[in-house]
Amino acid sequence: GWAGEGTGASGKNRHVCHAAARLEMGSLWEEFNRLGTEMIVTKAGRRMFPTFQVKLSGLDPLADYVLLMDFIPLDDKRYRWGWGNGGRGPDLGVLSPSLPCRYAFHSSSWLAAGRAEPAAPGRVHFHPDSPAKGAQWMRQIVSFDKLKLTNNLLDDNGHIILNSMHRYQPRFHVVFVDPRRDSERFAHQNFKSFSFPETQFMAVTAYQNHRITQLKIASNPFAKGFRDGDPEP
Amino acid sequence: GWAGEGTGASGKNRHVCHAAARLEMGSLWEEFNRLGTEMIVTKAGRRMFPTFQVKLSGLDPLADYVLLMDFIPLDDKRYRWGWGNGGRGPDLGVLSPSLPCRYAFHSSSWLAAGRAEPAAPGRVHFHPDSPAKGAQWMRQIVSFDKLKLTNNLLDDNGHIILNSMHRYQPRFHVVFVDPRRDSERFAHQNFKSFSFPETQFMAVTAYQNHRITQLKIASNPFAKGFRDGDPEP
DNA sequence: CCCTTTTCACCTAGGTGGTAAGAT
DNA sequence: ATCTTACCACCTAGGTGAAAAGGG
Repeated sequence: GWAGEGTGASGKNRHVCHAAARLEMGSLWEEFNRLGTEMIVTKAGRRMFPTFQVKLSGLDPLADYVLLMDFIPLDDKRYRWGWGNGGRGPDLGVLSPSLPCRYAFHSSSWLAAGRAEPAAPGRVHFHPDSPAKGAQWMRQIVSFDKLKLTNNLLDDNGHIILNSMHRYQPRFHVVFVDPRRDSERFAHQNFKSFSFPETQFMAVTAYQNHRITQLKIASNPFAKGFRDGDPEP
Repeated sequence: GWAGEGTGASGKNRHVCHAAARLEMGSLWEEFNRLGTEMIVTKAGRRMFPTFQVKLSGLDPLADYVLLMDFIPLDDKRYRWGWGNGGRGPDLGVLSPSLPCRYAFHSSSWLAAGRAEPAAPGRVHFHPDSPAKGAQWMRQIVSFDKLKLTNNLLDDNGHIILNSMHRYQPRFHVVFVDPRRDSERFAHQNFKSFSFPETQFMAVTAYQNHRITQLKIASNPFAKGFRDGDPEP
């Protein structure tokens, strides 16, 4: 899908106002999102799967850009996985309205369980090729496969710090590197942000929804060792 | 060791005139060089071992630099490995004066065998982190471990093209990215080059000197599978 | 005969979820 | 009971020289 910035196109520098980003592997993201995507967080840092990848267009080929990502809490709730009412049935009343729960009647599901932990320091992840020319960024798919998620509040590896059992929305930012002397004054005009709703996820230390586990195993090459049935290329 | 530019320090831009480069793993390079370093070239491209790595100093921390390497033919000769005169003894008369031949009396050695092949297109290898600030380059050792050597004249992977059985001198260049409009006019002032004689080598498709093979096996982690004796950490 | 190419077993390096133990 | 951690077997991905086959 395509995503625009929340603030509208007005008042943006001409180097970013036409920027557009198409999410790659959109159908895979949607398949996960229908089940309720979970992303593992570990002390050492864990990659995302699917990897966040975009195809860019509308940049100035000759201008310099920095690409980065950050992660926004989707609500102020903490979640837990289970039945929540002693096994008498799913308590749908406490489900977040936007949270997929297609299988709530067949198994456990996500339940709101109190207010969110205080937000960790809002780190950002710069794409390691930054800065680079617009032509370079548009030449091929931009992949954030070096990005890692951690639940270690004291992490000093520069990873993204998230709270487990909380929901997040990945955000992607294109920042024009303004060569003007007083470029700070135009900072608010020099970037454009993109949010793809199908990439939102629950941070977990271990998978809760078995269907998510199976889809990860089926689609992540590094998990091939856990596949049992005959493959379908 | 430390290496300066061949042309002297005069007439250089202030952003490069104090630049200095120290070769890392110098003792390992010298150990290879005493035996006569050989580097494998393949159609698909092969890394160098030892890897060319330098520690930089004297850059402007806030200025942009591009780092790159190229390879200069050391002479206009083609070489072959063997005795050269039917087994009656080494023909030292055809040995290049600068070529190590410590073991010429105990085994085969390198012999000049005609004029060099026409030089392949003189490609360069840009360090993939280029361009970057001087501070970034000086922060830690700069490693050219992505550089690959090939003997394929039609290579389209951007690898360095060399002729097998020819000798080469790696060269390292620090290029200041001049922000001035007419920077082309100052191009000759904006770079500084370094040559470390201990890094010269013979390009080969298969190792000729068994002592080189053994030293590669002993010192390259990827060749650990060929070690037999007990290790020395 | 000398050099090059291809294939291979054996490594390094690091990304998977499973599992059992640990923590709260 | 629920969540977290540490370790593991099993992968992907790719860098080694050995050995055999290929080419002039």
